[in-house]
Amino acid sequence: MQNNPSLRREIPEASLRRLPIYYRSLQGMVAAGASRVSCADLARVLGLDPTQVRKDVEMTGIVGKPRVGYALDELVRWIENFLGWNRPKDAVLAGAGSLGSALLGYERFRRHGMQIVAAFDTDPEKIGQRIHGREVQPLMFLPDFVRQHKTPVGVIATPAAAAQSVADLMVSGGIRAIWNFAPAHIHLPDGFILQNEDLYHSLASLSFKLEANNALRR
Amino acid sequence: MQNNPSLRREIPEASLRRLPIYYRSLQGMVAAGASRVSCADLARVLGLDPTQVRKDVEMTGIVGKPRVGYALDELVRWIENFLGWNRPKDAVLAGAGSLGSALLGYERFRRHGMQIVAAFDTDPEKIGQRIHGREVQPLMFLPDFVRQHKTPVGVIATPAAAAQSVADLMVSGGIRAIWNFAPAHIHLPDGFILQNEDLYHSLASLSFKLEANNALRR
DNA sequence: TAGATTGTTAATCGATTAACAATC
DNA sequence: TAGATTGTTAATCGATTAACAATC
Repeated sequence: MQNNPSLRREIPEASLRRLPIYYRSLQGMVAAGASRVSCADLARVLGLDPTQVRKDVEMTGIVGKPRVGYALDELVRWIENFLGWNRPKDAVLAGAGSLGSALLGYERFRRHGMQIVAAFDTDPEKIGQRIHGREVQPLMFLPDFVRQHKTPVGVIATPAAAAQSVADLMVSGGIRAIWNFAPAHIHLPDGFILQNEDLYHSLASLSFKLEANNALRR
Repeated sequence: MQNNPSLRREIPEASLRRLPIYYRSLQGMVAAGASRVSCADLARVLGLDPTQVRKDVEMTGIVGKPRVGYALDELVRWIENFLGWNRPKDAVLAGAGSLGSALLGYERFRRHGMQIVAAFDTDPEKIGQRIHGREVQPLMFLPDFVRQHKTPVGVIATPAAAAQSVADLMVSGGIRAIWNFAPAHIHLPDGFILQNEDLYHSLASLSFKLEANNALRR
């Protein structure tokens, strides 16, 4: 598994986002006692195009056997290794509101490449509270914490108005990737990784499709 | 604004997801006292390609003035109307855990095309509780509720294991669109709208990019 | 008028899908 | 061996980007 080919080639975002779907389905097959799987199997179960599944699977670098497929447990491990899910990165959370608290409770993040090790907020009511085992610290402590612990990931779950300044704070501490749940457009310097999780983007798509659907019914 | 052209043409998902970005930026400009805007302005502020912004804006059906641009308040209203954000749809929520509760608290959904009018759960501890003004009802009541109120949208914030059966329940009641926050692959009959909000998809992308980033630094 | 911006048509780019050879 | 499946190369499709004409 050395010499990961993925790091050289260009990997489509859409493919990356499909891997967890395969991963979950494969785990279900493992639980069901299967030991081998083909891309055709996966595609059938998930209702996807077999060629697309094969392309996605190949990008992990795994080599299969014609006529046989892949060893199930091996494919699971190749996906984990490809995505880095077996090497969890530390993350800090900014914003300990209802969404932030929910994120702090997601222990399964750890098995998917990320663990939130500290939480920060500006609200005096929240500072000092323990949420899912982590004490909320003053936001101003965030850059030092990140610097000392070399934390690579920052999660933003603050109100939109605070998002950019919090991102700047994270960058100043040396964070390398930001997972942004605030409904705000954030600018980062070149080379930083930004993943937006903006619910209003989805709401736009959902709402529009409902309208179109309504129009069809008239 | 009658005769919405969007309902005839094919609208790219990516364009739909960019409109909220413009929308927010435009509202900021309104607040700053501006009255006109060009696509070039928007593109500059957001760091996007001007041609792309123009294409996206045009798809709302608004007609601009060469050399002038668009009236700011008019463009805002065209986007709202195009997305249906000025005609909020009712939604029911299944799963009143930490994430579900957070979603119940998002009052701004209403101005973005959706309002959650009822919450359902199977946990006896939760049933009867009021969360952000809505009483949690037994999940088994969901289909009747949806049928009686002709609720078009279902939001799933249950554990993954329950997601498919909850979706089936929603469909049986006559729901037309599902917004799925559970980390599970859901199958719906043809013609139903499905919007997945799977955090593990994002985590795959984020984690992979960090790995690639690590590799570059070595 | 001059020139910036819209609106539209064409070119490019990348992802998806199809075709087919290799192989166990 | 026969045939299913992988691995790879080519074709298609759609979105993004570029070019340019229309217009206020």
